[in-house]
Amino acid sequence: MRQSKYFLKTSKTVAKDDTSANARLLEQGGFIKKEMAGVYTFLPLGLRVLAKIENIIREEMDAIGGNEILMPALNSKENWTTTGRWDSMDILFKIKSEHGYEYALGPTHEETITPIALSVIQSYKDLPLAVYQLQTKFRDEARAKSGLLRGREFRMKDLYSFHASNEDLEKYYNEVADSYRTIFKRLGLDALYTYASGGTFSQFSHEFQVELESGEDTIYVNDKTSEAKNKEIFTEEDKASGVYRETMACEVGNIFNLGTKFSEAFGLTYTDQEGASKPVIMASYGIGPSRVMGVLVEKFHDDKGIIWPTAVAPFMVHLLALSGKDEAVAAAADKLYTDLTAAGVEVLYDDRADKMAGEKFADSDLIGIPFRVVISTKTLAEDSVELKPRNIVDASMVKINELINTLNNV
RNA sequence: CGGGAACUGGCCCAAUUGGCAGGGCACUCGGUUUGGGACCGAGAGACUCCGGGUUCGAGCCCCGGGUUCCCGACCA
Repeated sequence: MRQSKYFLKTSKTVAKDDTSANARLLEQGGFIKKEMAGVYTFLPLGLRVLAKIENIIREEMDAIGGNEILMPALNSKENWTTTGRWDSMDILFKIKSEHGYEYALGPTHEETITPIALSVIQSYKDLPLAVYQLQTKFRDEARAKSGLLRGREFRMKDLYSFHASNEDLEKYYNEVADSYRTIFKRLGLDALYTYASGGTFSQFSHEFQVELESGEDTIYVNDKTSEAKNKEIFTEEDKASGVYRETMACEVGNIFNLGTKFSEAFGLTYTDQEGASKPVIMASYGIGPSRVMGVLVEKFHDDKGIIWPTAVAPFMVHLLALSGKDEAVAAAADKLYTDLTAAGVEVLYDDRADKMAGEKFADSDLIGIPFRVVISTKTLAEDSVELKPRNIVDASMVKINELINTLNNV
């Protein structure tokens, strides 16, 4: 992508009262644009990162038999009154149309998927099944805060599984937990498997928490097991045991045993081998890709900008042409961009003719693409470019015809 | 939802006691410049969040509303 034609403009300044690192750096770097408190547009650069995060999640969901679907954000009032959550869920956005109809904006989709499952699940032979979606969710949070960490409109992957027995559910539940471990590892995050209260659904649930100074949750980590307990279930006894370390964290995923709450509410039953009708047992599993994006910035940045993990970086290489009036450099940069792109390398090419070197460097550090490649009169004299990983201070000279090879080996 | 702070050109900020709305960034034109956000000259861009009020005169004071950020509560 040529930067001169990209829908991107970085900013030198950012409002000083917006103190969270992810809000500042993502807005300054042109990844996102705030529409309202807790509501953001994902600009081209930010959308690329979001798509990478979501694709990793998609691959892992597919790998455990998840069927991808897409449910509507606009929900019927009827389904929400069926479960009683029309009145009990205080973060539910409710809409009254000009024609007098009422709707909810989906904050989660048990109310939608369960009636849908009625048409697919009738027999024990239909179970187990799992469906998921990557979708935009709406929650009327009392206080949106910290950029992408707590929004009123945000991205969520929600997976729902359906089972004939608790044993089968437990088996799949653990399979999803393992899948989540893989996902967060691929995303470059250390996520702690955390025991939490089950809220209204069951006695226990599990969260995946990333240690973060700016996180909103207090958790207690057992470093020997690499597991943690949520504040809600942390007891005096746990405290006395001396094995737990208190820390702040941000929840990036959760898994829930729903039991038969929703299947009973909507009459989702199956016929077992003996011909008896039984309620389907369900579980739900969430990950917030947009929040993950915020957490990644909180964890991976320095005073100059973002340092994206390669798996989610918007581009792999930031090619800076410091050509000035040197036509040979401009031509060599163009060719290098074409060659890299043809070789399958994702390149953001700073071909802007009217920008000073310093501004290009500053932008590059801010945007945080993993590898910076600089071509200038100086490097071209040696048929070389300068290669510098974003997270390393020193740069190295690489022959132009060896660059693709070098990049493939890092 | 309680408490605090703020709201001035696209962005970041000034404006003395209530007295001509200004600077920087970005933008346009001309020129210079090209290894860490460069420089010279010229130019364009504003119902100072909205609605009332006080006053000869309001960005500033008063009343009401809105929005944003921060702290807390909340966070199936």
